Amino acid sequence: MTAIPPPQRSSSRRAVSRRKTLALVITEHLRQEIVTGVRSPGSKISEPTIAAAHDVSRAPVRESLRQLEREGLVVFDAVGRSRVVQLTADDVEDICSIRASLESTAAGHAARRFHAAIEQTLRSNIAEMEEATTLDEVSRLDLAFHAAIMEASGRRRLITAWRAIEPQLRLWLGTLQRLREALSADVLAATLTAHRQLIDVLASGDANAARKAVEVHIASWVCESGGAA
Amino acid sequence: MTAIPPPQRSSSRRAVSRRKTLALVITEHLRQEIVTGVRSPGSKISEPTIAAAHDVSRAPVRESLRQLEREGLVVFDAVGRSRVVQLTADDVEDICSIRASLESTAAGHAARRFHAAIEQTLRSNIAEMEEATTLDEVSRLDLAFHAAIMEASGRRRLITAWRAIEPQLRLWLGTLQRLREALSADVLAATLTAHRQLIDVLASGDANAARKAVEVHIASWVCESGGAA
DNA sequence: GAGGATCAAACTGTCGACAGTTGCGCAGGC
DNA sequence: GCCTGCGCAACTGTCGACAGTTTGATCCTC
Repeated sequence: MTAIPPPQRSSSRRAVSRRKTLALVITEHLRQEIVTGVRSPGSKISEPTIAAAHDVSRAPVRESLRQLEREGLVVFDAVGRSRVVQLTADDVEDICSIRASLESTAAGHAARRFHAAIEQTLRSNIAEMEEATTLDEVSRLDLAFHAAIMEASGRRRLITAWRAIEPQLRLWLGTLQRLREALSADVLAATLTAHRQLIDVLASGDANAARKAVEVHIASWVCESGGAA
Repeated sequence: MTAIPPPQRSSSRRAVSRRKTLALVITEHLRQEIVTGVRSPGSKISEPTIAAAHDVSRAPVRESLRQLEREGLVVFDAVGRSRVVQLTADDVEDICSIRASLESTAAGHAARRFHAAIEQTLRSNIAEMEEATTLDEVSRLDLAFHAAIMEASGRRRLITAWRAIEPQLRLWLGTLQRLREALSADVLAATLTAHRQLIDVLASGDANAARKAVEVHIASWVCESGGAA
């Protein structure tokens, strides 16, 4: 549980809005802390504390927390206090089922408009994954692979919805990882094979087959241990 | 296009946090204006203007706009300017497909835990709809019926996701309504029949049948004119 | 020693202000 | 008349402050 030092900016204040708002920076930092488990599920989050840690006012912190609420990583109680979300087994199951719907729908669209650039992206992701040595790295690349398929669909709304649940997937994957640390060669090999097959199905242009393939892939890979959270 | 006067509170300021935050009030007001078309798709939204109209500072307005962004009714450009969303045909199609997934999944859960109280809620909704005389009223009750099924699933995450797209559905339904004003008796009758059948399927406890029935219902009813937006 | 009242610290919601940026209109040049 | 550049107005991001509320802890009473 290495503490993540907040990106300090005590000097060089007033470096306003270089296209990166403070709220964005804080959001990324908090998200990282949550999905890596530095902030444990259920722990309280205090606006003044975070503001002080980042040497900013509460305004951008508030905005960050609302953003993280949208991402499902933070929950607010009736009186406005915020905590890190505690995912239940039901939550995880729901998230996975939503994810499966979104990705399979997107895969259908992606198959219809598949082209070389997309294939290139996906294949280079596989190449990277072949070199990966840690479970963390594999998880990151796995999500990136699926994100690429979402992007390839070109469907704005599907992508938005997917992005809204992706952080929760990362949180859950992180939780799992902290239980079983090791990177199993079997799992890696299975993932690579499955991803290669997905590319082939997408390249075939068969939307129905693509939908089905993604649905099966997600059901088998990410969500088989849905009750573990 | 009747203008909706903002809930004034010039006097009796400092009536802080009676469980209803200003942000909440403003959010509801803006949402109403957007889904009813008072604010037309693509029109700019200025924080100071809205703040002045409600006689509040920009802080709660900012929070409202972020909330509406989450609901998909407001979009922000790269420099932070906000506008009312302009739904494309693709957007509507995506929203409908997401909705269908969410509701059919929820219906499966709802069928497994169906009980008298839920049936009561659904049947009284139908009773209300039988009395309805305007298209607006029917739409509202229709959404309420589906919301009740979502609630009946008891799945926190599914409900959250559904709530996140529901306002967009209302926006789109509102847009459609403003095109064809009249309430068709045929449509009303069809809806009532379909809803009664849904209750029966749910009451049977057959999760698979419930999922299927909801999927078919949504595909046929709300989204058949998906390209109309 | 247990229970309840009291008080202080901490926190949230909201406000008004300021600085930097963006966009638009107007004036001037071709 | 059309295009270009400048200046002003409006807007966003962020700040520090204040008021009311909630929480925890302390202290007093029984």
